[in-house]
Amino acid sequence: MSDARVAQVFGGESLLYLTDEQLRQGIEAMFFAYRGFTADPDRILAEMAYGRAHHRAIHFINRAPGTTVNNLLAILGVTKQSLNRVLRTLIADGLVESRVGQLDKRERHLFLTEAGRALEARLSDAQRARMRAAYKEAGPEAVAGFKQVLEAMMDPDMRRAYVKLRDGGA
Amino acid sequence: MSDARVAQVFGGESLLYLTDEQLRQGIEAMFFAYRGFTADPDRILAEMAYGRAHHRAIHFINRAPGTTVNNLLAILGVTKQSLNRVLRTLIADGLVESRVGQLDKRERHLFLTEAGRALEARLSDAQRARMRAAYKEAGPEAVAGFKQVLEAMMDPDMRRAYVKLRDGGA
DNA sequence: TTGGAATGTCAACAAGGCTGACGTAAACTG
DNA sequence: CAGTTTACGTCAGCCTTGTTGACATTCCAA
Repeated sequence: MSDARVAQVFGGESLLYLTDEQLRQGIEAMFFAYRGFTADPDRILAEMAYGRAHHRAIHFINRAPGTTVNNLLAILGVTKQSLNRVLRTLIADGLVESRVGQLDKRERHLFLTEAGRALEARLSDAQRARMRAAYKEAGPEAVAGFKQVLEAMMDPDMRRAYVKLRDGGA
Repeated sequence: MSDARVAQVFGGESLLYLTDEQLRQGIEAMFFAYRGFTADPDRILAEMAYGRAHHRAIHFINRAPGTTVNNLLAILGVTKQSLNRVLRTLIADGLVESRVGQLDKRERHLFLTEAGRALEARLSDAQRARMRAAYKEAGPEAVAGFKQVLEAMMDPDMRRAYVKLRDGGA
């Protein structure tokens, strides 16, 4: 599999961008960038007794208010026990509200409270500020490519969830 | 900060790609894509008693053979205690070799053994296969943009480390 | 020779994943 | 209506991987 030998021209199209070296660069870029991506919210969360798991829950509840626990489970890709631990503290702290379903009373629908929305905004602002700076520096064409590659990298299930949120969203 | 109002034209240049909605999409794309990014190696690592931390150590030791512990510490962004726990098991299992420095005998230089290189290749092949598929699907221009945005997202220190690895590499 | 740097190690702790088991209420199904 | 399935919550225990703090060793350098 180790090949700069792939660095050839096939049917008139250069495949130089598919060399192992280029792929490795992408892998390391993902690693370092993800650290930056989470750094700002992490700092804010550290002030409180919260972690990344709380951030993720808050993000997606804000994104799809009224979502059910099962729904959130699928999107976050964790077990209900893991999620429950996080939700319990968020509900206890008055950031999230859990309402029994009207149609199906087994379901719990999740909403952010006023305080929850405030924290969400704070975390979100910090993360967006970094994204905005990166977007600005790279320019619109780069941003389009950025999203294309990321989308192609997702597992099919997650890709469907992502597209649904993106297109069905707000 | 919440504004689709930024969606305007400034000096003839569209800033539509900087709306909060676009930024949020990027944030969610990073989240979902990172899950895919780590999924394949995670499966392999789960077979053994290893985790992501082991993978990261193995990756960067392979990438810069003979690197010192301090060096690795800085790149990985963890404490020496955390790294040491991981290194200890890798050395005990015969995947990593630690050699006392010649110039500075306080330093330990880290190398992969034959077995270490074998595991590295296995993990790396899995991760590259996904990257390669994503690159292929998105095309070369998209890949260029992908890297630009990721690089702009890094903390300055990490960006320097990334560029150094990229340019000084192999 | 002494101070500081690099490394290693022990202990304790926390977050946040996981599995397994169990309980309850509601909804569905034959 | 009886039985099964679904959605959710919770308890208990385990693992990885991060953290601090304390302390020993080794060795370079002033």
